[in-house]
Amino acid sequence: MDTYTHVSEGEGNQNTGSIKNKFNKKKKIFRNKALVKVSYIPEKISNIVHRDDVIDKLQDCLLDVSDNLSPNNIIIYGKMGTGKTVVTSLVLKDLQEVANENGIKLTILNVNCEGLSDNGVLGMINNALIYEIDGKIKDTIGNSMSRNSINLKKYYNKLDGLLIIVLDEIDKIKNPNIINQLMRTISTKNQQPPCLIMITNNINFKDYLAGHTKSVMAENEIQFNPYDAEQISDILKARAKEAFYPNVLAEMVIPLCAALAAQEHGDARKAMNLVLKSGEVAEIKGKETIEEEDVREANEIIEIDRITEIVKTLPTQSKVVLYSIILLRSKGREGKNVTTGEMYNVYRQLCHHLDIDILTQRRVTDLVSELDMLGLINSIVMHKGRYGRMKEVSLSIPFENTRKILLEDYRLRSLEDFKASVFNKMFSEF
DNA sequence: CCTCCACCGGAACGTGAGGAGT
DNA sequence: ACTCCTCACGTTCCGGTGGAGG
Repeated sequence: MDTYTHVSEGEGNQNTGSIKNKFNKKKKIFRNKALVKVSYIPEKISNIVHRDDVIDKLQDCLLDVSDNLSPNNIIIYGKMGTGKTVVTSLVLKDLQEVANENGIKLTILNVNCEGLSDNGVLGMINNALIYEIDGKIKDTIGNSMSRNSINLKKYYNKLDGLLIIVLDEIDKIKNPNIINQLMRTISTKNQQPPCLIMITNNINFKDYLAGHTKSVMAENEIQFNPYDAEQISDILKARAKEAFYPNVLAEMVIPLCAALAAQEHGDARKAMNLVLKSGEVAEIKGKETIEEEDVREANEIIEIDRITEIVKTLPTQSKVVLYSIILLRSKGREGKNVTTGEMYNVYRQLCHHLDIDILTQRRVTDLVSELDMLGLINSIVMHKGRYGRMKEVSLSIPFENTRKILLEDYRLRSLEDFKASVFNKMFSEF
């Protein structure tokens, strides 16, 4: 496969390799690349398409601010790439402006909960609050829970006016009870409680809240539905108009990107990334237009990147399990299905070779299930009558690529010489 | 029709790491 | 420094499972 080298042949003119040549060619595709980057946030809410209903609803939920009242808490649901974060931040930006114009004091804090501990969330809110009040930047969140709580109370009392706290990816925190704690900590008799806007892609998030936490929160709920292919098409068109030079995109590029992204629950971010990558593929080839083949190639690159990331971050044991499947599917055994029994035997040999713990078969079946869920392998339960019940596994990702990625792990590197001859000898011993 | 293979997968339990509270 | 608690990761135990072969 040739997915990593996009240098097309047959254009070997005398200028190949000259940076000037590359520079000039490069300019022909993107007019403003930033617009199709995933991180791009439009300036105005009016730039957002197909989200009128939720924008409307969110605005309504926040209207209490006009009466100088703290709005009720809000939970925003929606899968990845449905525009939750962007819509929220733009609506709040507008709200802040309107509040300023009307002399209403309003503070908005943004905290992304991903990767934070429960206490970390409190700490981040704390720091954001301190920054708003004193303008001091604190880069540590390492206070104890109790100290964070005390500080939070202290600074919230100092705060003049309304407070809205946006908790993005709130499902990532381990203990949802923290929300209750936050409300308890921060609410005082002579002050209005803050408004929490909780953003999550987990539809069951509310169920995780304990009963009393749930009752504390008289919340509004807003659901962001996935985009369909047509809507993604519109979003892409709007951005592509500015992002690319005229006539760069072949007619079917956008519908194809939209269709590919819509297959996976209407993720607009994925679609945007695909357009970007397609442009880059065409750019590297030195082309002036983006065509279907570039999109397909870009899609493949994205997929390989995704798989690489997953495989790289697998625990060692899972890597060894995966490697034993690869071994069993390699030389001399093409077409033969791998059964869990065989696989477990090879796995044990590999562990022995690597000098690492050998897990029980029970545990390994769980690892196999996990690999299946990650989409790295396919497994089907087979009933072979007298010959028992077992799973047949096969790799659902590129063979050689995966092997290379696995061997990059220093703990598995010594498997490199564990090839056919050794393997065949070993296998004949079973 | 019954047996029995060779593993599946649920349940309960053990263990060590790490964080919170004192 | 200490206890307590939670959680991830593993193990042990054991009741299934569907069809080939007797």
